[in-house]
Amino acid sequence: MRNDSRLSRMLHVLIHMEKHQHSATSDMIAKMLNTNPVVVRRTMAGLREQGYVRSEKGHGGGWTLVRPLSDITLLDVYRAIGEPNLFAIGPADDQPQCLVEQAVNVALGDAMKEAQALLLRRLGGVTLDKIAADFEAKLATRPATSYSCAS
Amino acid sequence: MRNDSRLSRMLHVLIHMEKHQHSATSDMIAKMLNTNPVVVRRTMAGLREQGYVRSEKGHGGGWTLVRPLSDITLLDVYRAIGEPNLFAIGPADDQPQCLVEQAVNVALGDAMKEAQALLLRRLGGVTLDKIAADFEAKLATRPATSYSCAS
DNA sequence: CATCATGTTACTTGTCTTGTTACGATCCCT
DNA sequence: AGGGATCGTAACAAGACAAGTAACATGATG
Repeated sequence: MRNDSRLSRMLHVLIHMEKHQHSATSDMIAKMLNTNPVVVRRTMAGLREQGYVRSEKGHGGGWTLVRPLSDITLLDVYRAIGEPNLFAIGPADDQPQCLVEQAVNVALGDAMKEAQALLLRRLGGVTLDKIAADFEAKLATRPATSYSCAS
Repeated sequence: MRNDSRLSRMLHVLIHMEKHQHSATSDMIAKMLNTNPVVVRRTMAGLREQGYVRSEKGHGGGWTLVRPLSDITLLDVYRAIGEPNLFAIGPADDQPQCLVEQAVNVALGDAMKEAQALLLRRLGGVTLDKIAADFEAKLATRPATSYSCAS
């Protein structure tokens, strides 16, 4: 399986949305992500439910950012898209009553829990405006042409 | 996608192999893992190539443990099975030239690299005899019947 | 030589993200 | 009121990958 890119995509979108300020349609966002408007609506639904963005139907509708990037952490976005499985590996469930399998799964699970806690802690410690600032910093060191997929 | 359970399964097998000492056929191991002998051979191939187990064909053949459990870490086994992807999430690759996407992927990648480093460090710090000891400890607190899938 | 067991390839299955099509609902504009 | 823009949602196909399965070759033992 290829990696689930929804978290990365949503972060990408949210930062671009702040740059525009006016609403963006699913079609525009889809072009930005090199994908399909339905995929955009599907994934952004969670962000809407959590109150990070708002969607409006009809003429002139589209998606708008509701909260400032400084109020949104990577962890918030991860949760909003449904907290997909972080790990591609996991415990076996072949002989649940076997004490050896249990001991293996405990050892493996402990290590994974620690790694997951660290990852979530890191995601929770970074707000989107931090990433936007990184972007601005890199932009300053470059020619201003074709810096962004949405510009 | 369900989680990749090959690491857990191989740990399970190696510990059981030490308890038997005589060689185990792929069929026996398959029953132990509630799976199929071909899957066993496929997954154990990496362990053989790395010299942790040996396989012998023909009458009386099967798999035998070559090195003591105290010489094998969880990380060794992880590497032997081909270092499968640890994470189910990952960076997007939709607009590689977009500096925003790049900045997002850097932030995400940094957090994931840290979590991966921690996880691998933990796996490298645990040897299989430690898990076997955990198993023995738990066994001592239980009635001796049906403690193990291979007994 | 017959049997047992591994080695290997090819094909199928299950699951999950992603992509796509279709259709309904809502809102703006003329 | 009508028409087009836009989201919401359901249904389904595609692609990837672990896992399961079948078939057959290879090698070792007795």
